[in-house]
Amino acid sequence: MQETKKKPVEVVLVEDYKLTRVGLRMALNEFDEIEVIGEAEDAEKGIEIIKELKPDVVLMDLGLPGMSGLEATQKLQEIAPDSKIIILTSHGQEEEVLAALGTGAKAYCLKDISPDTLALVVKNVALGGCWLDPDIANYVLNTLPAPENLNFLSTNSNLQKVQLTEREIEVLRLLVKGKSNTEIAKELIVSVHTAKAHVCSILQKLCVDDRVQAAVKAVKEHLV
Amino acid sequence: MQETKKKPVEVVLVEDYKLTRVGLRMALNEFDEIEVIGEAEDAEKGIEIIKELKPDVVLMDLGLPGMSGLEATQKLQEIAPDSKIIILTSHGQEEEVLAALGTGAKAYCLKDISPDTLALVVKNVALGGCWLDPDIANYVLNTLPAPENLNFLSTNSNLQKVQLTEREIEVLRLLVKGKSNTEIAKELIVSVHTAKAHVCSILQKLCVDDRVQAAVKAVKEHLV
DNA sequence: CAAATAATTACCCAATAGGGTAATATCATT
DNA sequence: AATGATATTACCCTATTGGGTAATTATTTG
Repeated sequence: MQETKKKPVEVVLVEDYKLTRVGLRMALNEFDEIEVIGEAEDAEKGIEIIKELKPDVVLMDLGLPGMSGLEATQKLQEIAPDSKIIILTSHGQEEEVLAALGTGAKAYCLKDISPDTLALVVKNVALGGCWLDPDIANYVLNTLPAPENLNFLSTNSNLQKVQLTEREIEVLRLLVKGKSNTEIAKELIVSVHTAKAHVCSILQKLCVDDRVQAAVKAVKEHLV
Repeated sequence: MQETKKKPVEVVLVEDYKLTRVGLRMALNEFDEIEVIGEAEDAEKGIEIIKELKPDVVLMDLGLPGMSGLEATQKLQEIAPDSKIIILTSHGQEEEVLAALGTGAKAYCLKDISPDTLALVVKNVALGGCWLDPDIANYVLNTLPAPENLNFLSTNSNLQKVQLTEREIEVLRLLVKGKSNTEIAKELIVSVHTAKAHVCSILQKLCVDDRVQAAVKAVKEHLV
């Protein structure tokens, strides 16, 4: 079994550090089913050779000089829509992940990935799938649908979500905008005391010490 | 290379059709790195044996009699959070896909998947990743980000719009953590006056009115 | 050398934040 | 009728914030 006589998955590397590039090529070429057919040290050259070689898969570094890997990814959607793009980066900044996937990347790997795993990802993506690094998979999946939208299975077991009341969420939304308690009160047509009370309970429920932490938490965890 | 001496990935199958179950087991056991250690024909029994066996991966059918695979998936998040769940179904209904991924599933496969690919998915998911069937990957990815992330792209490529000094970034980092000026001063071993001065110039450079807005902007634009 | 930039310190002042406690009013559930 | 959760208001108090202006050092740049 698993005797794959198919032609190998053709890969192009776009990565500025020569050392990393060599490492990637050698690691991937260990696998019979994968063949690195081209390399580029920046996005412009990457786009050129991808346009020419039409690889099955592109390994794209995000931290490129000049045009970023994200921009290149976006451009490649039009130029070479059949080439699947795997983002390779050293850090998993949340918004960057979403931006990359939103622009058409099929996978997002951190650079400390093992060669074996990377090979799996390359083969997977070549088949049309999508792969997310363990460290960021949870985040992306969490941005999808909250259990509350799924009324057809609302057996309700959301224990990790902080339970803010409707009003508190309203207040939190304004707080994130940088409004003071006075402004919040004015906007909600209540007294300052009320606004303060809401903010206080928000701080307690979010287990934070001040409104800055509350705002940061709200943004990071998409509570608003 | 790729001589993996690691212990095999342990898999439990939850699938009502005996024929499919047998097929899955035989297909997966072809691979040395995968071992099917348990099977169940409905969700209740599935939960039982998963609680007991603590498999690395669960292959969960959605169309089960009684408790649905979705409900079971949700319950398993609490009972066996370390067991990664792969949804296996014959149709890719959009809402169902999102619901499954939202309740904690790590992968979503259609039943016409090839054994080779399924094996790849099982191994990938065991590593903590996420996998989506080609037919639905696009849909899920499309629900993610949208136009608003594109300005993040452009701001990123056109250099840093905001030019903060090294010191200011240090201060901003602490500010985002919710530190007060006093705490920031203490941490940086400077006077409170200095910390205040830095915060003030940060507010001006970021064009915001208060530290909450500064923190939110810093998080959203990855200035820290 | 001179100019610009960055980091540092200092003072004043009005406004705000956050903690504590507690009294109402409303509403749905029991 | 009673319970509990939520929203609302109020008061006290101290610490903190943000704005303004301005002086002193380094370090870098022209």
